Amino acid sequence: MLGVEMCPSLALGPQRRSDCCYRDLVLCGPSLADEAPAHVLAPRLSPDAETAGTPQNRVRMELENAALWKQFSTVGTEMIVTKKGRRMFPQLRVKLSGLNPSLRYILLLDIVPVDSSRYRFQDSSWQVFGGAEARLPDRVFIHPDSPATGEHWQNRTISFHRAKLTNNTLDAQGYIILHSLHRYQPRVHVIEARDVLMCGRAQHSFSFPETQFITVTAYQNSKITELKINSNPFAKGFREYGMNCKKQRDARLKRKITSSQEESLDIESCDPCDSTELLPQSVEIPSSALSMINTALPLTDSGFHTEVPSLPDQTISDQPLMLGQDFLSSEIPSSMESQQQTASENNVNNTLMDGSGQMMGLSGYSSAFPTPQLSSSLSQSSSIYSVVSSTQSSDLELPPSSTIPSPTYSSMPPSDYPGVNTSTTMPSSTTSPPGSSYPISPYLLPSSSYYALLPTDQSQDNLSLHTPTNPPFQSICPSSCQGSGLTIDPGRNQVDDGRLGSSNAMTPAIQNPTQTAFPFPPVQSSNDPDPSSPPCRSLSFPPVLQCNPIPTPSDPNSTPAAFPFPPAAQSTPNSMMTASNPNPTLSLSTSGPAQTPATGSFPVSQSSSIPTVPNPVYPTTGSFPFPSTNVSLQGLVQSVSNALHTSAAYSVPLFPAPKHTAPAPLPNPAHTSYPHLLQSLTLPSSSSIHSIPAIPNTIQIQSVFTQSFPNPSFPHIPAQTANPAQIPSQSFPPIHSSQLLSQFNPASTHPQCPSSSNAYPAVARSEIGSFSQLNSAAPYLPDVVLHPSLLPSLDSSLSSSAPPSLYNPFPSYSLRLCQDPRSSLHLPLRHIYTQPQHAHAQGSYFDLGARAVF
DNA sequence: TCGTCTTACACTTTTGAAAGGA
DNA sequence: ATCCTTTCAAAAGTGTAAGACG
Repeated sequence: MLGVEMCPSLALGPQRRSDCCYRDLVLCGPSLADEAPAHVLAPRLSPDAETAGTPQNRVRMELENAALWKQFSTVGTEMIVTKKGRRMFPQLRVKLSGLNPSLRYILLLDIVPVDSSRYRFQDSSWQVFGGAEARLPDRVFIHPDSPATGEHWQNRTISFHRAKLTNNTLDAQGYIILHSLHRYQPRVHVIEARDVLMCGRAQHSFSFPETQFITVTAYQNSKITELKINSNPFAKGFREYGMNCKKQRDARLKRKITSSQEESLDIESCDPCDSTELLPQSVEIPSSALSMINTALPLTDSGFHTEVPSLPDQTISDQPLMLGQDFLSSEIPSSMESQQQTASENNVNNTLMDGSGQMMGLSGYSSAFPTPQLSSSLSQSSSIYSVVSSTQSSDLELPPSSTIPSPTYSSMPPSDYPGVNTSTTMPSSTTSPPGSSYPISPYLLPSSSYYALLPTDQSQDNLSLHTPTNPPFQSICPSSCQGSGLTIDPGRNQVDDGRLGSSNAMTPAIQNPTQTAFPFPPVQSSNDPDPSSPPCRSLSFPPVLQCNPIPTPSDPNSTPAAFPFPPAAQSTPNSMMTASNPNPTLSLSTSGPAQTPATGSFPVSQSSSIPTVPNPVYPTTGSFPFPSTNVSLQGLVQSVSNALHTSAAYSVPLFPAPKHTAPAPLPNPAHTSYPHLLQSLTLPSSSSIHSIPAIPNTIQIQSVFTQSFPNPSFPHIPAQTANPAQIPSQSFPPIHSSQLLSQFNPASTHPQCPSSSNAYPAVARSEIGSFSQLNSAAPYLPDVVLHPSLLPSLDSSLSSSAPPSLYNPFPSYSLRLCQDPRSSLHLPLRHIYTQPQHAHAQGSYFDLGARAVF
């Protein structure tokens, strides 16, 4: 059977070049597009591309109800989490194109932390308030139709509405477990069924910045409540003239009171007819009101399908959201108009379906948002793409920069998002566009840094923070990786440094975007005039991807390294930042002290941002229309799990940078601690890849971030930075390569066995200790299931390809699929993965965490 | 006292089984 | 006997408010 581990991030292992046939094209979105010129990418990608080849292979995903999501994101999307599980609204509805009609694919939904901060709604805006709680077991929602043919997926709208969110850490239903008051990014992963069985090949991850949300147990922002009521059919009763509206409820309450009084006074006189229920409905609603309903609430009534359009129309056009106004005005402007958007979206979708080369999402999205143009032609496309494809091949596929629509995304976030402000603080030259949450900070972009970044990101993302998972990534680096992956690669380190620097830069930018996403008050200020400038850069990772690094399967040795650590990904969103992030630790350990420092230096936000950075390495298809999403590719993960992982890190910044109301309680231990880890661990450069990139020069990073990304908007970042002192001393227990290896060891790592226990890898503890923020709660370390066969391939791929890893926007969140040698290839996932506990009538949930469901 | 979370409530939509008809 | 449509009840999904908890 197949063991699927869910790493927070889906990390699809790098594909073998030879394997690229189908997957090829995952456009890397952002990364490529942003900065790297198409031509640049092409070469790197070419190998894969050749195999992958056909344009058909370009996998693209479009967020069907993007307009609705945008509306929510402008206000600051909130998602209710309950113990019993709550569905998401808006629901994730996407359209896929570019799949091979005859191949079977599995669609997964996972939700990863955007950063390592906890938020609080104060002063009508979301502000960072402390560090994130320990990461929870990674769970993935498998679309009920999985596995299904490409034709199946492409012929319909794919909805993940059955996925449920819970804050019950002991949830036995298999729902996706999230912490309240944390910011998350949903990601959709498209995996070839055979890949899963065969250790994953073509895997594509998509994330849409506008789908970021903050989890709550009760709505904090009245605007969101209003939007939900107006757009969610189940909440019709709460609409103005609904039977459960305030008037009705008040009336009922009065009746109850009066009835109770009457009863108390004269019980005998009571008449059943007087029941509170009866009165309200019939009496309460005036006929006039009823008549008005049609006109007033047409949209809402329309139902889900109409949702998007309707909402925008009503809410936005008619009643612009206070919070989001700025955002809307600046970014979404006219185009954003609900109707137009919807129309545009539809059109876009159609086009996508048609298979037009253009990216659907982008066009639609971009239109709404003023595009900050990416400096590089490529960037645009990339920016657009939130998706990170694991597949390496994607490169070739990518449409020329020219063809790629200007990055729509960039425009959005930046100006609107509070985060922008931070950007403003940034150095003018490098500064990412103010608003640009998307836009990657220039820093990131720098070509030099760029490569480094990629690796790092990936490594981080892929690797679970805690775990040594990084090693796998290391594998990416040929030399380093080969060994256990633990071996340090000097060369790598250097590269990493550069990467780190870039990555760092990236992160900040990303963060900003995220912040920008939230219209909250803070946001507006930040807007950069130039959308074009910085944001784009960040995206540029392209190169990364480069598929280069595709590891050759041959290396057995490498395999171990290749294994991503247990998905370390910790709960903490920011790989980078986190000190808290387990991932960082990993990377650190591997890379070397230098890296660690870097990590340490990064503000939390950075880390978050990092993830956002699309993985340059794996240019997935860039089909993402969503600009904001810079999905960071988690190609690295791939290597690790072989299977897929995607990292879809996107940069979405929907959330405005939260203001730091209070310093995170937990300092980022990561920063300080990392160094130790790294040192202690003699991880190969590869490891460095993860972290390293991030880590580069702490000093550099710090400077970069601080300067460029001072983001005020990102509260958490500042907080972290501010908190450095807070950062717990981390004494990182040195992680020995052997330990890491052990983790990699398939046997140990196998989900079924150790995994459960592994959910919180021992390593993690050490890491935890190191990460002050997370310390309180030990970061969750996903178990990594390693498959022997997979490891080698990963290593080789990684090493060869080049940039080992990208910074995933979401560090350490890679989806790890582990294949069990014994698994049968032919079984449908739904059967294969049936989890007694997790089995859900409506959908399948996998517990990525070590507890293997499979 | 405050912030957060849980629970119950009333309403709506969705779902699936049963009944009826062609 | 099979298939399709309609009906109905149960289940599930909503936000709200009150209360509990730390």
